[in-house]
Amino acid sequence: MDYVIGNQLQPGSFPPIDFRSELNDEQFAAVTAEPGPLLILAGAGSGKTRTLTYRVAYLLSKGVDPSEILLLTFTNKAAKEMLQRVEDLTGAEGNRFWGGTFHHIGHRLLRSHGNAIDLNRSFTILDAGEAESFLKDTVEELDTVFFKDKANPRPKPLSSVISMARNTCLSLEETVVTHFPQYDRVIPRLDEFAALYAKRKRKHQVVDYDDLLEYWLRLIEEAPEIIARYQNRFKHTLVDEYQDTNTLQAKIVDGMASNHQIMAVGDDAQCIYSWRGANFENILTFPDRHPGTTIHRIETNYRSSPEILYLANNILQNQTEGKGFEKELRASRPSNTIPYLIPSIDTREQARFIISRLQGLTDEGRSPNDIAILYRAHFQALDLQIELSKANIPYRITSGVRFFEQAHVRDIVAHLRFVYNPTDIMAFHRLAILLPKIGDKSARKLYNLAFSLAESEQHSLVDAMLQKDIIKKVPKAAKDDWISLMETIQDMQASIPNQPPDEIVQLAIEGWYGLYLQGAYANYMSRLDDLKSLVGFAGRYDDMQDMLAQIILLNSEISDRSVDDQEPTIRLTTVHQAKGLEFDIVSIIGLADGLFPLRRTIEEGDIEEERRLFYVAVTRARDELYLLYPRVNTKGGPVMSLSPSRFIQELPTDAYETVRIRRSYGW
DNA sequence: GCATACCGTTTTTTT
DNA sequence: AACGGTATGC
Repeated sequence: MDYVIGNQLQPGSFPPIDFRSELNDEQFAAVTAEPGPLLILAGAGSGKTRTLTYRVAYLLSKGVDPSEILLLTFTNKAAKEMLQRVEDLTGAEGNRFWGGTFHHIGHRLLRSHGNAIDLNRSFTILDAGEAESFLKDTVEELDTVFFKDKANPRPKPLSSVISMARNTCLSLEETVVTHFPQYDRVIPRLDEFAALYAKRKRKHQVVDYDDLLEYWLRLIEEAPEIIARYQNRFKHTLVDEYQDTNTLQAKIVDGMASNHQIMAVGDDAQCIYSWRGANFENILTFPDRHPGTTIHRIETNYRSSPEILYLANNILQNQTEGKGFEKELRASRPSNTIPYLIPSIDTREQARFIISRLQGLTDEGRSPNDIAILYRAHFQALDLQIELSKANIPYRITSGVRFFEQAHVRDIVAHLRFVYNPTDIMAFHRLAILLPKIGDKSARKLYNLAFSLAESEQHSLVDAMLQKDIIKKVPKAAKDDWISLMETIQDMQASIPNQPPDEIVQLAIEGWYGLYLQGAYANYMSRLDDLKSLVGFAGRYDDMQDMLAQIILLNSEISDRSVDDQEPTIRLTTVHQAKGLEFDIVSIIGLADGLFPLRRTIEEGDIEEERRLFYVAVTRARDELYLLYPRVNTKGGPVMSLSPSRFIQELPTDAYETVRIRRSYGW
């Protein structure tokens, strides 16, 4: 073994792990594999996370130091779960690893080394919506009438095109031709738009999500002396959900792990992020890019009943041929009930069936914690939420209004961003339009005026905002508010050197915004409570920039104020967010053609990813699986009748049993 | 020219 | 429910 020797774990601090007895043969082989490029093909429910976490534990037991391990995941949830499990297993605290999403790690590197590629250290991060309107402003700067022409893409699709190009490392032209042929008429304009977009971001010292990856790659390519330090340091790179990496991320992984000590774990059948540029070719060609790759297959399924696996395997049988690695999940658990297909009249009856079944399950002694309801898109949860609330059933939903996306929370975040980076025009804009008689246009005008005044008179931007010449231009109705807001900002800025982040947040709440909040919202008190918990959140950070990045990158935090953490609750979630999770009882709702798969994907002819998504959904279930669909769609426009999802129609009929609701009420 | 009220439309998935 | 577009009023 040529593992590099690091600090041994404290002997006796944690019980030694008996890898042989705690893992099956397949897992054991992967966990204890010799160093070198490793590709782990792990089917759903086969213990993928287990393998990855035991691998980390194994490395530590061989004397590898936590600081020598880089662990990349795709979502925040996965990162959190992984680090927690490593800690539970070995006692090595999560914060001793470099572990997190690609975007987090990118951010961390850029805060320290961005200056090597001309990125100012005080940059702030735009969220998706802000990036879109920033792009909109950019385009309008070049072409005031571009968006007037209805045939041109709106800012959001335009932003997707540019983002897709960056994530797939294709030219804009290639991207449009292959992914967005409907926009071919704007191809000649795109390079110009993208270039100015990049330039303006730089001017205002803001970055979008893609920048966190792109600048990281630039660091690898243009600052080799810096990256070499990390390449030497990270003896082992582990990548979870490798099938969901896009070209940009794959390049980053390859660039960081120049020693080829990579363990990539994934399952091409679960690639569900191609709309973000994910390319499961990455996993298929991994062995080509890393000569000497050892492939391990882990296919024994410990999660689901044979009946559920039979259905799942049949979903993959219907995949168009020729793609991906062959695979079949092997059941290991005893037989259980067959999956049920439940047609309902409409989404309301669908919701009511769920509720009646829910009561049956709790009567049988199931904890609500073990029950999940999955759907394709957030809006499908709406009826269900209404009915659940009526029935007084608490639920946890990983969607809807997320904590950090609520207006008042974002307003405070805008304060903070503006305080730390006054060039962050989007943050300023958000604050300015809160003032009476200041809208989009006035906000922009005032910003530009202050910006040039600051330049010519050598004031700071915030000081300039309070100069007579600027205040003169503020609409009369907004004048008092303007002054008060800017003074609050100054207070906050002045406190940066000697106050921790939570105190600064507190200043924002006590300042102008506190008064504004009272007037603006009827539920002032509950919103103020949110802001107080934001102060608490800030208390966990020493560095405000870290906290802000965390907030913007971590937008899946659940906001269930109504439910206290202790109470067991069922879970409502999109299939995407359910990936990597498992539940005893899973209901999938809206399984009608046009809803799952979505109409749009049918029209675009890209149905395979929807099928994989269905596969992901089904394989979340351990014991019982309920497949529901409404027979009519009463939402939006004329009532349309729906047929069951083509993914169900394709299945052999012995894979499920159809239940008629009328007979089954009161199960 | 700008703010705002009102109306109809439209929902993918996440960092 | 959130967004975008349009009409109206300042």
